[in-house]
Amino acid sequence: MSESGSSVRRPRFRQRSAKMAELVARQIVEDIVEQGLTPGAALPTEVPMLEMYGVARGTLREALRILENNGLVRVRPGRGGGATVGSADPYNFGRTMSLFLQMGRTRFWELVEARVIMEPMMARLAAERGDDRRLEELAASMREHKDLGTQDQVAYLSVVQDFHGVIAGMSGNGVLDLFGRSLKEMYTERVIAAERPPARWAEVQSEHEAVAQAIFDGDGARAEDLMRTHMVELKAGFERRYAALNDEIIGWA
Amino acid sequence: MSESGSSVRRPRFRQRSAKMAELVARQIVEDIVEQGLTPGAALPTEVPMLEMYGVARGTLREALRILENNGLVRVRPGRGGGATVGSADPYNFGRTMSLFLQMGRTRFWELVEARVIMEPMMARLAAERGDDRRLEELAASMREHKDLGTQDQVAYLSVVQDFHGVIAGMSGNGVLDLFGRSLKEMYTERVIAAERPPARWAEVQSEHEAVAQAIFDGDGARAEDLMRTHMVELKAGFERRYAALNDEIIGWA
DNA sequence: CGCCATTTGTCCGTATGTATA
DNA sequence: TTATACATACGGACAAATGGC
Repeated sequence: MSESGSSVRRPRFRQRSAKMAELVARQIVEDIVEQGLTPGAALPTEVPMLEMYGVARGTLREALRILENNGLVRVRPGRGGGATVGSADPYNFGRTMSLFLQMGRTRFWELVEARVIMEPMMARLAAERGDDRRLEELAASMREHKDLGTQDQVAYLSVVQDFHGVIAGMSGNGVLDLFGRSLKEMYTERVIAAERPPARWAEVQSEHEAVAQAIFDGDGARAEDLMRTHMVELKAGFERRYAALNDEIIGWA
Repeated sequence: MSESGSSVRRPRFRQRSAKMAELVARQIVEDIVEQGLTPGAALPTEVPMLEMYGVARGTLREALRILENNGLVRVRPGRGGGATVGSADPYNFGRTMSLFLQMGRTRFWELVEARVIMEPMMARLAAERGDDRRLEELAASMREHKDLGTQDQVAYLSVVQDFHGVIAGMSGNGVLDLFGRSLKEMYTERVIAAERPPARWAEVQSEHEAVAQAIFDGDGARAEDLMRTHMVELKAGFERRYAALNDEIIGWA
C-alpha cells in the first residue's frame, strides 16, 4: 500500500471545530479514489490504519462509521474481516435521502408523485439523446421482457424494475440518472412488489414495449406521454393496494 | 424530556452486524421527529444521553458523528455546548449528494444541465398547482425584485437565488423541492457568483418577472418555456465565464 | 465438534482543548 | 484572569464475531 494516507494534516492553531474524524473520512475517500479501488476491494485493517492516519482508535472508528453509514465502506468483524470498499450507488443514495425526507416529514405519496413526474421526463430525454451503447442496453432489456414467462415472479420484477433504470441511464446525465434510480430504489424497497397482481403483468409489459418503441423512434413527445400513462397507472394500482402507506412519513431505511 | 429514548433495544442473540451506533443514530432521529424539535433546539448533553440510550461514550459519539456529517445535528464543545438539532436542508443534502457524484465521477456540466432540465419542469408545476400561501411567497419575492437597486450585489444574489427556491417550493412536492433546491445550492456554492456581470442584472430581473407572471396566470406551458429560456441563458453565461470548471469532476464539498 | 487466532465491537479512565461566565 | 462545563481525543482492556484447523 502506498504512503498516500500518511498522517492526516493536524490543525495546530485556530482549530475550528473541524473534527478529526471528518478529516480522516475525507482522506480515506481520497485514497480510495486515487488508488482506483473498486467495490469489494479490501482496505487495511484498523491497526495499520491507525499508523497511516496517525489518530487513535476511537477517531478512526468514527471516520469509518461516517463512511459506512453512506454505504461507501463495509466493515465486518471477525477473522478475515475489516473494511472493504462499498459503492456509491442509487440504493445507498436513496437510503441517505430517506433520512432527509424523514426529517422533512415528507409523505410517501410525494415520492410516488415525484416518480410520476420524473419518469416521463427521463423517457423524453432517452428518446432525444440515446446514444448507440445505451440504445443497445434498452434493446437487451426489451429482449428480456419478451422472454418473460407467466410464472417467475422474481425474474419479472427484476426485468421491469431494471427497465426504469435503463431509461434513467439513457438521460446521459449523471445527476438525473442518480435521482431517477434512487427514487425507484426507495419505492421498490418499501412496496412489497410481490403483491403486484400477475393479471397486470402483460399490461405492464406492453406499456414498457410501447415506451421503448417511441424511444427507438426518437419520438420524445410520444415517449413522454406513454411513460406518463404508465406511471399514472402504476400510481393508481399503488393507491388501491397501499392506501395506508400513502400518507405515512417516509422512514429512514 | 420524555422517556422515548430510553435504552435502545439491544439484540441479544444472532446479533447481525447491525452496529449499535447506527441504531442509536436512528433512535435519536426518531426522538427528534417525534418530539417535533426544530433546528436550533438543544439535545441533552453526553452524560444524560449515555443513560438514555444505554451505551458508552464511544458508541454515542459514533452515532452523533453520523448525524453531524449529514448536518442533522451540530455538536459544539465548551460551556453551553452540546448537540443541537440541525436542519435537513437542501444545502446539507447537496453536500451529501456531492459525495456520491464525486464517487460517480460526475462532471460539473451535468449539474448545470440537470438544472436546465429540472427548473422549467418546476416552473410548470408551480403554475399548475400553486396554492394561495405559496403564491403569496412568490409575490413577496417579486416585490423584493422590484426593490433591488443597481449596487448591492449581496442583496441581488440573495433575491435572485431565493426566487428559484420559491419556485421549487411551489411544486408542492417535498421530494422535488429537495432536488431543485439542492441543485441550486451545489451550483451557487461552486460558482463565484460575484463575477456575474451587473450588466445582466436587469435582464435576469425581467426574465424572472416574466416567469412569475406566467405562474400567476396559471399558464404552465408558458412558465416552462420562459424558465427554459432563462436557464439556457444562465448556462451560456456560465460556460463563457467558467469554461474550465465545466468539465471538472464535482468534488465533495 | 472444540479450540485458537484474528479482527472488529464496546466500554472505561484520563487528559486536553474550547467556549462561556 | 480564573473557574466551570462541555466536547475532543487518546490508550487500554475485554467481549463478541468470524474463519481455519
